[in-house]
Amino acid sequence: MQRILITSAIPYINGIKHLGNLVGSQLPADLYARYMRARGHEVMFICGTDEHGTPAELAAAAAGIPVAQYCADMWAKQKRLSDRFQLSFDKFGRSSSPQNHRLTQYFAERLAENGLIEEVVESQLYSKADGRFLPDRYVEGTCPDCGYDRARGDQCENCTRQLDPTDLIEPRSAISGSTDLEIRETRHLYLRQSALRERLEEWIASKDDWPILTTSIARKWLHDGDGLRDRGITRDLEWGVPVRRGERPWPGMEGKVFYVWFDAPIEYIAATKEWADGEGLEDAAWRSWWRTDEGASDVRYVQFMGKDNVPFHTLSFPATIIGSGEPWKLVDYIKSFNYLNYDGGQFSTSLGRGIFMDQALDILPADYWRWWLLSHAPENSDSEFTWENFQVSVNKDLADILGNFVSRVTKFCRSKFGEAVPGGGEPEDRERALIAELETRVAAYQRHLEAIEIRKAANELRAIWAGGNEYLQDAAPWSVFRERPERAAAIIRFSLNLIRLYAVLSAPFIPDTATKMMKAMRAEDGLWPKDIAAALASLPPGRSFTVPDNLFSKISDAERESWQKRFAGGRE
RNA sequence: GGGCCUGUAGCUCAAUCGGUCAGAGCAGAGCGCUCAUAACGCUUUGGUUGGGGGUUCGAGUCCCUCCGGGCCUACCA
Repeated sequence: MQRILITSAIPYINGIKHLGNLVGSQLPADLYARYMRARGHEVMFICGTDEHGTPAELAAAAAGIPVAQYCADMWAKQKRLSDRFQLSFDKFGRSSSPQNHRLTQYFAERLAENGLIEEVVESQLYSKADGRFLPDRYVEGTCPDCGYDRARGDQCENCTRQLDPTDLIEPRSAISGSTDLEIRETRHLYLRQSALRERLEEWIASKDDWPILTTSIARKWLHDGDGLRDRGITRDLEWGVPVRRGERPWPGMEGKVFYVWFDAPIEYIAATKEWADGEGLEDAAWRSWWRTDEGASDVRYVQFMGKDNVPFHTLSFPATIIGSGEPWKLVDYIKSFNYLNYDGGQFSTSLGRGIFMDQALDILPADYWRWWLLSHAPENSDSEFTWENFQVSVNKDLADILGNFVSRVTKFCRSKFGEAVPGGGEPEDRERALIAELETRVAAYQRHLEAIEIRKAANELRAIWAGGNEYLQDAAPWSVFRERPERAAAIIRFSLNLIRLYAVLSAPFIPDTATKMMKAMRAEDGLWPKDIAAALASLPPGRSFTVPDNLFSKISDAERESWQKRFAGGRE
């Protein structure tokens, strides 16, 4: 048995996440967590919300409620949706938690003591009307190059030129439109990542088994220009972790908070403490996952994230960990994902284009989405959701291959032998052949899941399901029954056992359906099969079962078309 | 501008270190079956691997170049 620590990138607090966000980190992380638990490993699976920063403050202001209240409400919504998607987090924490405040301040203190924090006075645009400093992209104006009048302070979207806010002609606040802007000096803390460059480079170089997407992004940042740059880790905001040096105030930093990207990854650790506190456990319980000197030396730590998160997880967060000078656990493997696009374009939260987690569950149960998203996970390049593709996958894989197999076996048994596992007959060559095939396939399935090759695992699982139909077609119990009813009984007993086996193997992908299948078979033993032959003899003759309702409904053309229209843009 | 990823059958994707005839699923065609959600099974059509050039006994894979798609580029997160 191994101890496996799994974190999914924590979604930003604003709004309901779309399916692209879901498949980019939380869902594959859940698949891996469920699989590893099923194999008997001890798993700690952590996620939460990333609550700080300018967008949260603005959204709360727009909604006319205090930002703390706004975040609490949004956290509850996101938590509820995670639960409904069966994301099996051990803790869905909050980066605004007191635990994270203390840990963030603690790490900052450690970094300062190790000479890795520098105070820098910089000039930034300040908006008097908004009463806040404006990040570059919150400044709008006319592009000096192309004359586009809605260029942002970081880049002109029209001509793609990189800009400085001061380049803009007639700059204005993107928040209020106010042109009453001035340049003010402000003092900030910088993390001296440049001082850690060699250690980070060496560490990244040692990770030769990481996805190329992960390491290439890290290397780019390490080598770009003069190499890894120092990074500001504080902001002039109200909402966030107040800048303190551990327990003590930090002179000159009054009224400032840490930058979200400094405190958000620390929340992985803090959420584990939130879990321990919630369970009434001692600190040793969470520290044994994170401190290699307190029990975490045997922990394997795997992170899941979208590609936009990679620099922070390969460089900034490790810089915090390494720079602390303490034996905190560094990540062992980073699985990163490309983007899922929606029907020829990007998912867009602002335009309401695409499908959001709440809407998805309004029209179909979680397993439909889990199966499609995981079997099409954007592992090697951006991938695309289309309704046609979704319809085909659901109807073919779930309804025809798996659902129909369960249906034909249970209904045939009910009509010929009644609703109990029939006795009589013995396994013959046909059964032994399927067992041999399954041994090969299950081994491949396990290999793919262990390597976090999600689409390959899904393909293998589909082939395992299809094997049941091939077997049944070939064994043809409906013909055999007339002459040799005991042989038909053996075939059906074997097939009922296949249903149970499929439930166990499929549970990481489609947990709700797996539970239905187990219940229908009245099977309690959900342990991962060690021996396929034994697993296929586990339902004893005489054990009653129920014929379940169809496991999956097909998506009709009419439904597909109406959903296609409904989600084309303009979220209601 | 710079960096990275990507282009394989109508569609979605495979193909270890460069090594048999580039493979699956879906869609299409044909046959079979009748237990089942008009479901299942078997057979089968379909590819100048984006274009061009090069290295090699051998290239989807390596190199150059052109064309297309995407991402990142450090003060959104």
